[in-house]
Parts: sequence; C-alpha cells; structure tokens
Amino acid sequence: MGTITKALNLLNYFSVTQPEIGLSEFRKLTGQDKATIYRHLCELESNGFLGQDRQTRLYHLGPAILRLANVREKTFPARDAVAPIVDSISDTLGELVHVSVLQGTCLSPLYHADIHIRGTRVYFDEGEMLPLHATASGLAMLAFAPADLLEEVISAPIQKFTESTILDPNTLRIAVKKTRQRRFSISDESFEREVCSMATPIFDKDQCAFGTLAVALPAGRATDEKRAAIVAALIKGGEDVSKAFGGSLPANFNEERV
Amino acid sequence: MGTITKALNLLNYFSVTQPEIGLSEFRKLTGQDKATIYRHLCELESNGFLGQDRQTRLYHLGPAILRLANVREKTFPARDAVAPIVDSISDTLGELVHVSVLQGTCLSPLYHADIHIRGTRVYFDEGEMLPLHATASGLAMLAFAPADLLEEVISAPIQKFTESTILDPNTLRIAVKKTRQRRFSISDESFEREVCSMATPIFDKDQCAFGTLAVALPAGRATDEKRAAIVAALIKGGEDVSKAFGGSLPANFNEERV
DNA sequence: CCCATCGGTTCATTATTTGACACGACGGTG
DNA sequence: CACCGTCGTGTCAAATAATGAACCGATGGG
Repeated sequence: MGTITKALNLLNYFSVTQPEIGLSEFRKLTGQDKATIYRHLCELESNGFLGQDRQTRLYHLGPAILRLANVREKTFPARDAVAPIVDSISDTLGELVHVSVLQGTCLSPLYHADIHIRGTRVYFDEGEMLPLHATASGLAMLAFAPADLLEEVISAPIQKFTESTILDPNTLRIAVKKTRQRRFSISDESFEREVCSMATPIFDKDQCAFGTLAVALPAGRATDEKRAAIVAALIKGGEDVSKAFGGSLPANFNEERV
Repeated sequence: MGTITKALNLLNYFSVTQPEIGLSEFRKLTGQDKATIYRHLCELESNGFLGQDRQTRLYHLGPAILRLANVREKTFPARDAVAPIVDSISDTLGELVHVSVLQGTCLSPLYHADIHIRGTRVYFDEGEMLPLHATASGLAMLAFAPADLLEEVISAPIQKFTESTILDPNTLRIAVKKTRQRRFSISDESFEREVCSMATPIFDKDQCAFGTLAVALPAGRATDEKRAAIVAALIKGGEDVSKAFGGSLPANFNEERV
C-alpha cells in the first residue's frame, strides 16, 4: 500500500459521530506507528485537509475539502442530478431513500432524502460508509460489480453488525446470486436492528455498476404490499438515476430476471 | 516535499474552469515525471478522490470529497455560521462579499455572497485559490499572520497578474505594514483589472488570524463614500465573523490603529 | 506511411518512508 | 510530590516505496 493511500485513509476515520481524532486514537485505529501517523497528519494539515485544535490537539477535517467539493459539485453536479429523483421516490413511498457510490470496498453515500412524517424513521448519515456484506446496497453492488469485488470482500475479515449479518462466505455468495437474479436486494436487519432495506444497482455510461439506489424503512412497516411498491419504485428509479448520471442499464439487465 | 503533498497538490489544479485534466496536462502543469503523476493519480482514484472518464481518460474530482465535505460541514458548520453575516453585509453594501481561509501560501474561499443587481459585478469563483501578494485578502492575511508567512511569500517567485500587481518585496512589506496599521487592506486592480477589493482579517479563539473577510467591487463604483461604508462594514463584520467561528479579536487590535 | 502525442507499463536505482526507541513538555490524579 | 497518559519531537538502521528513463500500443494528423 502506497504512502498516499495510507495518508488518505486517515481521513476516512472521520465521521459525524467522530469528527475529532487525536494522535493516540489514530494509533489505535490504524495500528501504525505513532511517528508515521504524526508525519502524515502534519502533511495533511499543511495542505489544508486537516485542521488542529490548539487546545485539545485533536485533528479535524480541514477547509481544503470544502473547496474541492465545491469544484466537484459545480462541474459534476451529481447530487443535484439525483436529488429530484430520490426526493420523488421518497415522497411516493414515504420512506428514506438514498443513492450511494462504490468507493474501495465500501459504499459512500452521495445523497439521501429524509422523510418528514410522524412515527419512526430510519436514521441515515451521509458521512458514514456502508459495508458491502451487510447492507442491501452492498448486496446490490456486489451482484453487479466485477466478481473480484466479492472475492475481495470475502477474503477480508467479515464484521458482524447484528444477529442477522451474513458472516459465512457461501451464504453471502448465494445472497449475491439471488440478488443478481432478482435485480434488487433485500436486507432484513443485517446491518442495523429493526431496519429493513432494499436496493438496486445504478450504471454509468459504460454499463458498469458504480453505485446503488436504496430504500430503508423500519422493519415493522415492511409489509408485503409495501415491499412490492418499493421494488417497483426501485426498478424504475434505478433506470432514472442511471440516466441522470449519463448512464444506462446493461442490455441483458431486464432479461436476467428469473 | 513529501509524496503526500505532491499527490494532494494535484487536486489543487482542478477548478471550475478546468474540471477535467489529463495525464499530459498534469505533466505540463507540475513538471514532474509522467509515471510519477500517473501513479499518484491512480492512488487518488482508488481512494475515490478522483474519477476518470473512460472515453476521454481525463481525470476529475471524485465522490470521496463530497462525503468528507459533508462530515466537515455537519461537524464544523463554518459555512453555515458565516453565511448570514456575509449575506447581510453584501445586502447592505450591494457588493460581493467573501470569507476565505488561509491554506498554505494561498487563501481558499469558504463562502461568498453574490449580488443580484443590474449592471456590472465582480465574478467570484469559490473553487479558485487567491494569491497572498496580489489580493486585498492576501494583504490582510499577511499583515496579521506570523511574520514568516510574509517571508515565505517573498522568497517564492512573485506572479504578475496586472500592471498594478506588487512585485517588489519591499513595496509588499510596506503595503503589509500599512495594512496592519489601518486594520484593513486595499487592492486596486492588483489581481484583476477593473476590480477594487478591501479586506480585514478574522481571528480564531486563540486570537490567531486564520482568514479574511473581503469586499470586491468594480473599480468605477469605488467612490470615497463607498469605501468609507465598506471600511465600516468590514470592521464590524470582521468581529462578527470571528465570533461566529468562536474566536475573538486580539486585545490590542483596536489600539494598533494609527 | 511516418511522425507526434497520448495513456499506460516496466524496471533498476535511488531516495524516502518506516518503526523502534528515547526524550521533553504538558496536564490531570492519587 | 510522584505517577500516568498524551502529544510532539528527535535519531537511526532497515525496509520499502518513489522515481525517471525507456518502452509499448493506440490514435490521429498531414
């Protein structure tokens, strides 16, 4: 692994729940040497990717990221492009909908539409990465990405999130295969308790799956009728989102269904 | 210069006017070896910081940046905090106002308020870095940052933007000193033709200057009355913005004025 | 058909990174 | 006070990764 990757990886430890991280904590998180991490942190800081609190000495994400995000959004308005589609699906279903894109062996949220109704709703954090093996989005991604992605996930240690998290490689292979046949995936509380989620892949202009469109709802609300509605919305929405990215569904995508 | 800095530096070449960059172009821009750049680009891409168009092979900023920007804004809502203040100043003055933060030897825009009136207005790009020696913001920054920043700027080659750009180190020193005395800086067409700009520093909770509040307007509109109004707005606004960041003005800041 | 340009790849050399250890400073705690 | 953990530095030999020149295949002109 190159030096650049190691340094950039440090940035991935920041999340909404952990916006500030100290040197010792990084050592625990990464297992790397203190001096190494420190040098990386300094270099990231001097480039504006990190900032440091003078009192607590804790590090946090820096302003350089905002500038880059600005350029990215102005020139590749992906979020703007998907937002109306995701919002619309969320409105009709009355559930949380999100679009995430593959980043290494995780999915990174790109946009999500919250719902504003009374009662329970799923909490979703756009700053948190989604694991491939435990989420509906992940299954949908694995099912339509090149096969070596699945192998990569299986070869790594598989983290357990709930009682329903798939831990066995073979079970995972079967779930992925089933997802490929159905064109959408289902996750019943495999990532978070009480949360049911369904997802479908989205494709770029080369017909490569690069992310997912997903719906997440409290398990108690996931009746058969609701599920059917979600599937319909996903199948239509998946195509819409792909188009919004300038992409299109693979030719055999519709026929693959069993 | 470390490997990490070199790689991150590649990201800085992206801007709204140049959202896609190819390998050869990077070679021209950086002067580095092609293979080196290529490896850096690959590593940045595999971490989601860059994406590549399969047809044109050009690189663009990746989605990982969006996620990090999201975390940053959710946890350190700097833009949200500053926005109302900047908007308000812009409204009362009827001119473009922006807040930028120091990043290395440049200023990186954090937020700006456009004006929506007929006639001329200054174009401002939040994705573009501002040089320290040629802008009002830069002078204000230099005047209140540690002295070695000025030395660093002077020791580097000084780029000429217009006929009025300060190129001579001593002239720059004098301008900085004057700015320190006045508490605000003026730039008459030293960065862009026909643009007059004025700025004041903003301070964090350690009373360290970390950025600037600035107003930019067409030179023709910069009458004496207008300038007086801008100075008043900057002096009040500088304190407001500093407070919004949880900071405050240095104790001797008001007394320094001559 | 030749030449230039571009993205991508290879490989031996070189320079950098790495991690272990050590030291000083700081802040909190018993 | 002594003790503890943490951050920030240094040093240094060994390991590793970065480097740049050369090379390849594809593409597009003239």
